[in-house]
Amino acid sequence: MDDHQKALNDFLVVTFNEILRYEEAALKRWTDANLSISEIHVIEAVFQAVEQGANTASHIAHALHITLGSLTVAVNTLESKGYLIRERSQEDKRVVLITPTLRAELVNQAHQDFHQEMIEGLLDGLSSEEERVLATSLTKVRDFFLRKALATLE
Amino acid sequence: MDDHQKALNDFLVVTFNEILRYEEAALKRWTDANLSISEIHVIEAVFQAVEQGANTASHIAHALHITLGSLTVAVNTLESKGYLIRERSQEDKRVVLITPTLRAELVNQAHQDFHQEMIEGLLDGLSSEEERVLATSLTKVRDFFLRKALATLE
DNA sequence: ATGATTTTGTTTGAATTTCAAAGTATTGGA
DNA sequence: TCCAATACTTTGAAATTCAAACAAAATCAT
Repeated sequence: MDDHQKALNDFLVVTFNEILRYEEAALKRWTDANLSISEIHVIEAVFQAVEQGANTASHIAHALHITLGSLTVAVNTLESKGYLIRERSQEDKRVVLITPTLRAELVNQAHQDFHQEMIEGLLDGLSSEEERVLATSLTKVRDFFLRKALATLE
Repeated sequence: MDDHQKALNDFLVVTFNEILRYEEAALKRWTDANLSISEIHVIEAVFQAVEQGANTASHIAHALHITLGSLTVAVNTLESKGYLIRERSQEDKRVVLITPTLRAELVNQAHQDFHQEMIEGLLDGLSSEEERVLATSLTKVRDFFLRKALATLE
């Protein structure tokens, strides 16, 4: 491995986990302490699903890469905690539509604000040229993994 | 958010998890199906600890960001599965030294090979100049988060 | 020296997350 | 009409993790 490879590998191995841990800790501080990270992820996914006009249980479970059964369990508690609402679809009574409450809105907003701040602080340390190359490179990295993931089926 | 910010945010939110999932799936295929991802992480950490000449339970637990109790539980099963060996230190009989077996060596090698392949395939898509800037930028990103993590105590 | 404290690790009971399998209800096609 | 597929829920079990209580060894203070 040459130096560039080492830098990249170190990033993938070490920094990856650091960032995830940092984000989780920050989320815990900035949002309701009543929620675990997994629960915050579920709430986020519900918002994204609503934006896409596809806030069914199946769709959200698929987006989260968890089974429908797992989502049902998660939504049970999030509903009882007052973050989500379940309602049957009128067109197809098998379908359950999941909607965030106002309380969930606050959590989601805090998360978005956090991300905004994190990214600004992060790009602050880079020159304009570095910023440009980083953005395009990461896009390529993303595409590389998307192809890999597709090749591995799913 | 401008385009660069969007690209970076998208990477952190979406691609991050894609990569982790891909890596986990690949590890599952390439190594013993007898091991979970957490267990593979423990084995990796033991190897790194041995390299640093500090393969005590405390050190390994700290590196993994789990409690000593959690590590004890994990090592119990990994010892019974034949991947790790426990032995008391002679100098300080409170200390437990954890060592990988030959079987663990195979798992670790597979993981390293996987990383090597991943990084080569990844850098393949980038020009030499992009490669250089990406490496230095990611190092800056790493330092940014290390400072953040430090600021948040720990 | 010796008694108190710290360090190192283990055990145990509980919480969280997740899944597979079995079950219910609804839909849509043959 | 009836049967297969779809959408979801329930349930029991496994994995991961932690906090708290414990034990043993080392070190510190007097």
